[in-house]
Formats: sequence, C-alpha cells, structure tokens
Amino acid sequence: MMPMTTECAPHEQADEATIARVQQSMPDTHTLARMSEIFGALGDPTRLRIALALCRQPLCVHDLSQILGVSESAVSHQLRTLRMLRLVTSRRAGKRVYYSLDDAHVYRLIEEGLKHAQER
Amino acid sequence: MMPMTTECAPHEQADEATIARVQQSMPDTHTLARMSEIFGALGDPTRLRIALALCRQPLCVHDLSQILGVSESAVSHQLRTLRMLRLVTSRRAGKRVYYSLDDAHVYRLIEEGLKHAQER
DNA sequence: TCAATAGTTGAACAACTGTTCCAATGTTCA
DNA sequence: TGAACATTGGAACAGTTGTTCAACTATTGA
Repeated sequence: MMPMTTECAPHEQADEATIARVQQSMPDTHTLARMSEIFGALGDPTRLRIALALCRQPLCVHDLSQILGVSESAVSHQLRTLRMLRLVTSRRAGKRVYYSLDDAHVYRLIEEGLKHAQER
Repeated sequence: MMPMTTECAPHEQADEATIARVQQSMPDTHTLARMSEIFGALGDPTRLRIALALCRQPLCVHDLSQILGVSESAVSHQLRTLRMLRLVTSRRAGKRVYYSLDDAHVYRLIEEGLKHAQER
C-alpha cells in the first residue's frame, strides 16, 4: 500500500512519535529551571569549592575566605547565591555567621559529581 | 602558661588547624576543574534538556532540535560541549549522527539533580 | 559610647557564554 | 555527478556573570 501523496517526508513517520514521547518524559518547566540553577551554581569553581568545604563542616565567611584564598566579599556574594537556591543554610553565632549544606541531597549530588570527575 | 606576646590574635588558634584540615580534604585542582565543568555543562537549560532527552534514548541532532524547539546549529554547538566533556558519545548512521549519554555515571548525576529539584 | 571585627550590599567592569547567521563538510540517492 | 539532507565550524553579537571596591549594617568588648 502506497500513500496518496508522492512527496516523500523529510523524515520517517517514526520520528514524530519519538519526539512526542521524549517531550512528554521531560520534567516540567519549573523543575527544569531549578535543576539547571542547582547545576549552574555548582558549576562555578568558587561556589563548588565552598560547597566542598561545607561537606566537611560548617564554616564562617572568614574561614571560607582563608580556605579558598578569596576575598570575604566574594565569598559572601557566592554564599548569597547558594542560600537563595537553598543549597546552604546559615546561623549566626556572635559576630560570625556559620554556613552549612542545606541537607543530605546536596551532599549526595556533590559526591556523585566527584565520582564522575575522578573516573578515567 | 601565657604566651609572650600580649597582642591577641584576631582569631582563635583552632581556626588555623580547621583551615588546614579542610584545605587538605579538598580534591586536587584537576578534579575540581573537571567537577565544575561537568556541573557547569548541566547548568545551561539547553544542555540539561539535551541530557535529559538522551536519558530516554539516543537521538540525532535533528530530533533534538525538534524536541527542544531550538535550531539545529544551537543543538550541535551544545552537543560539542557535552562531547568534549565526555558526557555524551556520538555514532554516525548514514546522514544522521546519534548521540547518547556516555555512561551510567552521567545518568545517576542527572537523577540526583532531578531528585533534589523536585523536593519541597 | 567608641573602636574593632564580621559580614552584607550595590555599582561597575571585564570576562565569559549561548545563540544566530552563514559557509563548509559529509552522506545518501537518483 | 548533482541535488538534497544532516551536521559542523567560525565569527559576531547580546546577554549573563564573577570579582572588586567602597560603603554600610551588625555584634562584641572596653
């Protein structure tokens, strides 16, 4: 059985179904935006190093500044980003403000990234 | 026993040890760079969507272009980035070039990111 | 209260990045 | 071979982003 039209489609019929199927399997816009924000946040070397340091223990801005060799202002700016994305939490102790990873999820995400980076 | 100097240190003695300990626990420069490159790659919405689509099945540039609603050139450019970071692999089939996730590590990393993004 | 320490904020600037456009390459089929 | 399709490559442009600098708030202790 031949189709009525003689123009051949630029693509096989199967692709349309494939496209629809894959499209439907994609996360919703909000989740997608949040995912890329999280990955993007850890994509900056300074923020990643902050997160890695906080994997060990809670630290204040001054300590992080010393550990990374970056100005306190720069650290504070990056912590703001991480805080807004709920990757870290803060608590004040006198003059100092101590930051920690928000939850175990962040820890596991970093662990997974580390594993991938170390292979090969 | 009191120290000879009367000037008080701007920080407690403990912090220096803390700084050294955390610094030593940090991954080496190369691993760190690779980690941030990987996270950064998934931090771009287009590249993340490409990776998510490839979580389902291998796809060619044309299909990805349709699925994401982005020009083929843009898709190709982003695939180049993902390929250079070894997050995806390609194989030619006739005119088409099919891309897939490089390995299970990438899949798990995306899974972990998705889980984190969906909570709360 | 004042001085010192700790942290935050906003503006500005340079550096980076993603998309577009167009040309070039590679592949198939007639 | 020539035409059409699929992908890649480079240049250029706009938009984003990370750091710096300086000013500002907050806390402690004298």
